[in-house]
Amino acid sequence: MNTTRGDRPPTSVDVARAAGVSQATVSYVLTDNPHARVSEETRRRVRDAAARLGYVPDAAARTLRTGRSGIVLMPLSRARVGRLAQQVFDELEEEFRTRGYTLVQYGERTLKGVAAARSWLALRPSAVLVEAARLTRPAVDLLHASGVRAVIGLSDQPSPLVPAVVFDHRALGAAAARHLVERGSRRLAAVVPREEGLDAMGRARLAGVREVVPGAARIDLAFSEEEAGRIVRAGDLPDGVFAYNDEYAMLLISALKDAGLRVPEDVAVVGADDLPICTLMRPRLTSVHFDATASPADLAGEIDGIVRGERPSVGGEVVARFEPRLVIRASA
Amino acid sequence: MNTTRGDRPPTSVDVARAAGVSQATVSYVLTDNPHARVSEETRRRVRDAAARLGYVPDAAARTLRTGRSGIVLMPLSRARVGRLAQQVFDELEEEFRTRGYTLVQYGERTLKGVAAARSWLALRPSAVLVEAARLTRPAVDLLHASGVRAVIGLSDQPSPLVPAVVFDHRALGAAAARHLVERGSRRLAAVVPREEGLDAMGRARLAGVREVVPGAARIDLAFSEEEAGRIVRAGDLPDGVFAYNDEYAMLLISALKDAGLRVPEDVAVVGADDLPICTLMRPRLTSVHFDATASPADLAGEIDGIVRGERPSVGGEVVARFEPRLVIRASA
DNA sequence: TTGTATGCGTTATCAT
DNA sequence: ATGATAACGCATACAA
Repeated sequence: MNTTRGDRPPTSVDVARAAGVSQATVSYVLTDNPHARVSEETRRRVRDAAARLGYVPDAAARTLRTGRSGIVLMPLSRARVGRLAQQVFDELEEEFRTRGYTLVQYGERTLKGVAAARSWLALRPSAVLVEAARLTRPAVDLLHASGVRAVIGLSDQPSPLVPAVVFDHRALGAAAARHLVERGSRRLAAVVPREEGLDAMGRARLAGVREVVPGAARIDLAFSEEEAGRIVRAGDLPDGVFAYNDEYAMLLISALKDAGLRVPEDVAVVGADDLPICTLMRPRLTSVHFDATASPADLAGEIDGIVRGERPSVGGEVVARFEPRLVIRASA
Repeated sequence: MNTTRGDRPPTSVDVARAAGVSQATVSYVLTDNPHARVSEETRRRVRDAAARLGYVPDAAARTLRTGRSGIVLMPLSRARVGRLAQQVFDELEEEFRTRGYTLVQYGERTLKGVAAARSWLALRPSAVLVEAARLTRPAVDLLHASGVRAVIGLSDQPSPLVPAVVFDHRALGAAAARHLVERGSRRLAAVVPREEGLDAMGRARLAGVREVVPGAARIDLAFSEEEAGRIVRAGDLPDGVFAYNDEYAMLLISALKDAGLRVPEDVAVVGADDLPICTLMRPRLTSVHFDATASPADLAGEIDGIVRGERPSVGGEVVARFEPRLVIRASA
């Protein structure tokens, strides 16, 4: 089968030998280098030989040579980003893969700024998608100088440093609050999860609630039945609560019902994320969903464009924005 | 700052210059090569210089040279593996990262056997964790011959080809069925999800149910309220249902309640995965949980051992086993 | 139109 | 105890 040494994967040299051309020609043909002119006949021979041998270019060699790998690095811990991103991630991974990139989730959480950038650079990624808060000007400069073409920030607002994917948590909180007020709630509260990583988003959403109802209370809550029960029994809950997300909503609602309170008559609750469980609860749960202005395919395309140098990478720009959309159900 | 060309990341040559030694010495020191004898004094100078320059070895160059990257490849789509693996993934990712590996989830689903192996080899991974069903003997041989040290199968039973992580879906179904029978159900059914990727696990779990109750019915169900309602209204449900997992259980229960049936009096339901929502439903949901015989840390350690050549990679072996544990709640 | 030659940054062999 | 040096596989400037 393999006409070469040992039994290692075939190299471009093997393909060249099999096709009766030089290694350079193989490289030209398989990378579709527009710079080089190769006859159709030769192209065919090369492609045939490559297919026959099952040739797949060595990613490491290509990276070493070009200074840039096909890796798109997402230094985020999955748990930290919530359900939404979990759904988006799979699609994004597929989009990048079909475009020849490898999306790598890299859960390291402690490093920031230049130190983080250095550790990311070990992989010579083509792009880095990371919380904007972890970036600094020197870090961004270092990344760019080191061959990273696209540095994309994830944030709840545009970033002056890099193009950003914006998750408008404030607007989400505000949308929930507006709905609660419209359906008659007088006093509001917003849940802020105690879980590390979720708390920042919780605070942003609370800020949004307070844009609408300045006096809205803050309920710090860990995801536990016991704590939810304690808070409900303390009895000072207002008549409208934005529960941070659907799971916290379900937690709160079950505690409310256990305490003999009626939902939504005594306390109205709004969740977020619009999980399937919303339609399975009785009454069904109203939820605020994040809608993206750009699909995962668009996002991957945009980043691909930046990497390929077709588009510039501009600070302050918004690559995609996630905006709240209210899904009203409780009344049903 | 950077005493070298342009502004690219410092190389070992830069470190050597800064430390006043040769590049080879840098390599020796930083890889702790036991083969080479370097004085403490020199080691210190090298490490200082490396730290000062923020030197991080280029992964591509190292891979090209050693023939093996630090990548642990998991060619699985996240959606396909269910909640369990989603939880495990984050921990596994962290474990591997602290050991110097990069866990890469690679959602490509179509390729199998040698073709799949070839595409995976582009990254020269140190280890591949993949559904055993996608492996063939030639594929495993090719991977091993190409430098992949650990090929680990994921399966519902030990694999003759490779060491396996076993998810005992049959036992899980059987445990659920046993519980239903014990609490008084006469006739049983098991839900098999229509969703592609979940159906195989569903069938394995159904087989487990039928080990206990041979005549148990099969309910094919997509995750939709409408379809669940239709099935419930058709009225031929038995008095005990294993719902495949907790989310399907919730779907089914809400349809049952809508139809005026009592749970568990008329129809008892058991879920799986033991999600937080189990304790939030009323009545609480009994669920079968997968418990691992080995923690993510153990698993990563085991694979690390194989990669480092300390342990052999043996077909038929079981690296870790996920066994069902019944969490009884409905009676509470 | 195709081939030759070079270097990317690292590891590891072999001299010194 | 340390330094020169040769690959690893690929992409590309340049020669033919």
